[in-house]
Amino acid sequence: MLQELCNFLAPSQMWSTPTVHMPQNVADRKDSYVKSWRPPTGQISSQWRQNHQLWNMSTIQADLQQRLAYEFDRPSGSEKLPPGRTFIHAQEKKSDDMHDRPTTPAGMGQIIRDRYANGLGQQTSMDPTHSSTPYQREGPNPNSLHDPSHHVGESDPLSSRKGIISDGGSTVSTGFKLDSHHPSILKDDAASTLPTMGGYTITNYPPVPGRSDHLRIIPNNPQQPPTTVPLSVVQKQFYSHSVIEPNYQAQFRNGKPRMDPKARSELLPRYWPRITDKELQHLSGDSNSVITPLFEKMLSASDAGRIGRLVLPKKCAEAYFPPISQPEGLPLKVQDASGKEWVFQFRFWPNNNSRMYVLEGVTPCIQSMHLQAGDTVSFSRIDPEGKLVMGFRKTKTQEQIFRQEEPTKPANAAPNLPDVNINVTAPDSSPNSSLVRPNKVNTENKDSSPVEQAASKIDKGGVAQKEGPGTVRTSPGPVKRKATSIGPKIKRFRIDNEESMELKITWEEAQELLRPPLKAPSVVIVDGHEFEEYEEPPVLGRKTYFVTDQSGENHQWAQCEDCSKWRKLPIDALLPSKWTCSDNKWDPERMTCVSPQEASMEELAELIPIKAGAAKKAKLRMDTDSIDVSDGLDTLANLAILGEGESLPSQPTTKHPRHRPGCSCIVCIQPPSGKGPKHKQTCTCNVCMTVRRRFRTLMLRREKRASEKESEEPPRKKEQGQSSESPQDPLLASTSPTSTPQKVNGNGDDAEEAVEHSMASSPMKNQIDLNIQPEREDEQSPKSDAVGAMRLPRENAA
DNA sequence: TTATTGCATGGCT
DNA sequence: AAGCCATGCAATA
Repeated sequence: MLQELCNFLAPSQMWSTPTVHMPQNVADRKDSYVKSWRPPTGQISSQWRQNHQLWNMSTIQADLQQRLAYEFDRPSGSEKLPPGRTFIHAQEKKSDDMHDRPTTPAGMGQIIRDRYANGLGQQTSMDPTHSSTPYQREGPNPNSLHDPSHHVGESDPLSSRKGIISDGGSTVSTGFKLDSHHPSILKDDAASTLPTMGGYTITNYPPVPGRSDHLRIIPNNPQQPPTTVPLSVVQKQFYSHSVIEPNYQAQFRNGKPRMDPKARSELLPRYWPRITDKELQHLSGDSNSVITPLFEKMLSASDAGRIGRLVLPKKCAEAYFPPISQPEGLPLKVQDASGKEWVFQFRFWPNNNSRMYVLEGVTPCIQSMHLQAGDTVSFSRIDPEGKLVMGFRKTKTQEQIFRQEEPTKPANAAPNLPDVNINVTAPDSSPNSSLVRPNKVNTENKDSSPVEQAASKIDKGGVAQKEGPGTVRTSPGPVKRKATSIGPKIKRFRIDNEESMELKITWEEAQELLRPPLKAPSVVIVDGHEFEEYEEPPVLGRKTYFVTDQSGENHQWAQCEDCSKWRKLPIDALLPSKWTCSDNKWDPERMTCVSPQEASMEELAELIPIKAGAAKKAKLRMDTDSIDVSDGLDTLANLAILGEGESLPSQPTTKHPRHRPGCSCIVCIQPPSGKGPKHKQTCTCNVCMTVRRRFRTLMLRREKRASEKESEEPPRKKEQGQSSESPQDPLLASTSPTSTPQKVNGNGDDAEEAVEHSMASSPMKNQIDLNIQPEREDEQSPKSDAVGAMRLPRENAA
């Protein structure tokens, strides 16, 4: 294959195409070139057509290798790149001024070829689907040289596998967000183009002992020692990308890579075209033409304004529009989806030492499409004609964002097309957009989420566009300059919000909670690539601690959800989020909660990050039939309320064994002096709500266990239950019998109602007091934080 | 005066 | 920190 690749990329072949545009400065570009210029049909494409399969495979290999190589390339990585490696990473190699390097379409193609021609198989993309081919309409096309087998997810045996980790989630169709970030189930032994790299298996199943923030890199060559790579590094490759651009999955909804490879590698993600098959079909009509989406741009206020100038992203212009050397540029014909042809002046302004590209005369087009700021226009290329075709997508109104339950509908075509509603589609049509869906309708910006605010801006901006000729302002008079910038605001808000939703837990934190699905993976070997194929997405698992004992044996410790006893498990044990002693199939002697713990808490405290003091307390709790409400999901919930920027610290606080620095629970956030702001009983802040929620959970579990015990054992001293188990101590006010768990139905809602009722109906009694002093609380209650968070006001007054 | 044009500025990535 | 790009604005028509 390597040989084939080399042949394929033989310079003589590569440079023989007459249309090759030699590297040159922009200033040297001749506008006369434009006369014969056609949008880059891609010199690569023609070769690709002959070698698409090879190309595709090579690209996948290169992609996988590059990911690894990238890790190793970085100083933070624990491995260094083998000698001789000279990777060029698209993101690393910050795209310098395009003037100084091949900027023409052919030139860019050359860049890519160059990267392949060096024998390293390096492409700038990180995505296997980077090997995209121009979109081709559905249907038989005997003349087509496009083998559909290269279509990722369609018949590509590699990418059609569910659960295979793939950049951008392009091959992950589970809809489970985290899976596409999860690098742990990817195997790569593709070394044909990079022999020095060898093959590696990336895994964190099980996590690296003691290094939960690392991934294991296992060379497929058993003679090479495994090593680890910081997750934070991997995260950059697998996580951030997917988070920031989850929408890109939409590009592959039907398993087709459609955008031009250059777009992915050279353009900022916000310019990546998002276009569906249907839209493309509309654009291409009934011909056998091949459409390659090139880029898209969300219209700014300026773009959509009456000035009629559409600022083009520099790289897009230089990559896909004819090269121009004079500021005046040249007229450019662009066809819209209805077949109407528009002529814009494609030109540039000198700007600093660079250029600013604009399309002039777009007003009629914009108006005919009823576009406003915030809407998106896309540019595609139709081959073999080489025509530029323009699509558009209306942004969502606020109302539509809130009504996102309905599946979004693509639109990138003429408004007269039957299945295109110019008001329907959103910039964010990814399945992940639901993650940012506001859960309440709030028409005021005040207290609304960023997304809501963004939506509001869209709406207002859109209206403002129509308000008066020539004005794009959303408010009269001088406003802060960028305040009228609709487009970027939208993008920023959207991304920020996604991040805020996604990154409330860090990658490392999420990793700790992730377990592979219970169903064992099957190993699939495709063309020498070994993949572990998971049918299901990763699951949130119970947190365990990996330890190496004195004998050097590795194992892990997990805590039973019911009895809180710690159980020793094999190193490869994978626990679900709900795990109890009865699930301890590895140790039949300790398969029940009545079995004693194998090691004392003091011993355990030396092995796993629990404090000895806490260990004692935990032991006490166990003895007194206390409960531990922490599991993976609880942890996740805890993390979720931490807010941005908080990572899960590894060390417990001195106050609460189960709390970590940064914990924002009611106990931890209280200033030591107790002088902090008081929470009212009606407070609905995160902390208060969380406390209530936890309390409900607590009550539920207690109730459950109480009833279980009742059924198991003869009834015993119920009244005495107040000693250690009753929520009256120290949970609730003891003055109301209605607050005891015994009075609460097993139904969770009832439990919560009971709590809330007691809180609401009797402000002075039975209330959950959030205004407590942690130290005192800690002294007085060995219970869990959730328990300890609820106190009597009279105690607080002391 | 108004619209257009070309450039400059500065926020943001 | 460089460079992109949204848009302000002066010059011009």
